[in-house]
Amino acid sequence: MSGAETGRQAAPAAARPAPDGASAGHEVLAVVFQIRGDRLCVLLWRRARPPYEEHWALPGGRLGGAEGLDGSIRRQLAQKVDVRDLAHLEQLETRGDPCRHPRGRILATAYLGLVPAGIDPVVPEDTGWHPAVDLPDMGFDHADIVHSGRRRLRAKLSYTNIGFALAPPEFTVSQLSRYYSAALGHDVAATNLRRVLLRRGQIEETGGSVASGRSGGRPAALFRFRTRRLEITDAFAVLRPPAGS
Amino acid sequence: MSGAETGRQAAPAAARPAPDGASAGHEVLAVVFQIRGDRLCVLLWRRARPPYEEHWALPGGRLGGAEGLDGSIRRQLAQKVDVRDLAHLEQLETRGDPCRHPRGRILATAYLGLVPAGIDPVVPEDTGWHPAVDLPDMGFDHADIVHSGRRRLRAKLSYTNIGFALAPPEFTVSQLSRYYSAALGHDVAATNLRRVLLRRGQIEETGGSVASGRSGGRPAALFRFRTRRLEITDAFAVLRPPAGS
DNA sequence: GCAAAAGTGTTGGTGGTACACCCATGG
DNA sequence: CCATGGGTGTACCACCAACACTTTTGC
Repeated sequence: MSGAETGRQAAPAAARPAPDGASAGHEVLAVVFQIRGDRLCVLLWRRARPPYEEHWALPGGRLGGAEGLDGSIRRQLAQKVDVRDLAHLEQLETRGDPCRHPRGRILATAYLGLVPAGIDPVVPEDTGWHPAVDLPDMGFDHADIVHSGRRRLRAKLSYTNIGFALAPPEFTVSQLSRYYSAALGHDVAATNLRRVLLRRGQIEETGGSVASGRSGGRPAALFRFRTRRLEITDAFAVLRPPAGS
Repeated sequence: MSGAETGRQAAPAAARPAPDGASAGHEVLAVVFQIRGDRLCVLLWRRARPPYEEHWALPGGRLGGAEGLDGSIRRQLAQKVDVRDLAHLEQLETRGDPCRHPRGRILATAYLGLVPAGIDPVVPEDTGWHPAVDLPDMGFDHADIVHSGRRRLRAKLSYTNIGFALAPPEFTVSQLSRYYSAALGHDVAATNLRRVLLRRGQIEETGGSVASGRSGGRPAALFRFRTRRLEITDAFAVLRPPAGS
């Protein structure tokens, strides 16, 4: 391996970086979110040794020699924190600041992963869920990466059906509105959320319903997402192609 | 400047760090777009040797040991293709398929760069602009990456002010509508584009105007973008916070 | 005056929030 | 029958596409 096709270079002197100290290492990280108790939480583990001893960090690790980036983060989440129930996974960004890791030059490609509400994966002792709005002390640039993940999730909730990855297979509209509230960080009225998602064809009634609680109230209808694959449901409001095309 | 690619020399043991055989190399690429002659074009260079001899490729190259990703692609564009007038640059995606490069495992982080219309950077002999809708034979996964870039640009034209990076400092609305048409791939009516961008506060009149051509017509007013930094001008139509907050 | 290109006014549709109101259930 | 929560109907508004119309120029 390690062919090293150097691309082209103009100014020999400058272009010839250090004896190719180039990428000495590459790691893959994941921002894994789940709604727990009406709050958006992220999965973190606590570092037991330096650097950043006692700080919290994103799950992930070194990229293996023969695996792709997606495969690598899936493997590491399964092996290290026993998370196998990702309903959605997408690449977030790659950080390459030479100083981001005190041990030397390590690039990191971060992913956004979503676990549906309601399930409770068994995670190791040193691993836990933390509210995304109230992060503990975190090492490296990981807190920044969590914020990127939140922004991405917020945006996609608005124009895709990504809600399927936050909600369990069946849910009532009022439950769903709580998931949206938690992820978006502001109130979402159930009454309108129902109409928006129905109009867009994102959700449909299952036919079932849920008995009312002891305090009464009309039984709630159950819904499900029509598909569990990411789709863009709201092409941008503006600048779409003219009708006749 | 910068002629052909100078010898590739297999990176010595230096590139051999990762204990687990992890990342042997990392390159940085750029999809640089410019509107030329009412078409969206991308900057490519023609490979003189294998792999993919005679095919076209995205500009870029190995990441230097002491530079960040952004810095690296800026440096390489400046040195290798003499492009220094990027009005916008953002990270696109990172590809890590172990087989994407026949010479071995090389990760690639791709950027999207935009050069305003009207300027004509001097580029090397083997480098040229190609219509993005009619790409020549391209090596590696570079054609895919160009498509990612187009999708990203199209989306951002709809909800940000990224048009500032396609247009020259001053322009008429009808010119601007041609830039938008080229980048979006469909007609954009000048009459409505003007209103949309004015309402959103993206553009403003400079006061100047352009004399009409020999065929007559009312002189066109000149406009400029109010800012040349990326801003989201159209928060998603849906699911915004309630009014009272 | 006539053609050409820029710019304005207006209409109609879509898709959203807000809020009043009706429905089904438990006590 | 009342409180509680689910569900529907409707008013209103922002935003945009389409198109007719007006303005300003060259010839």
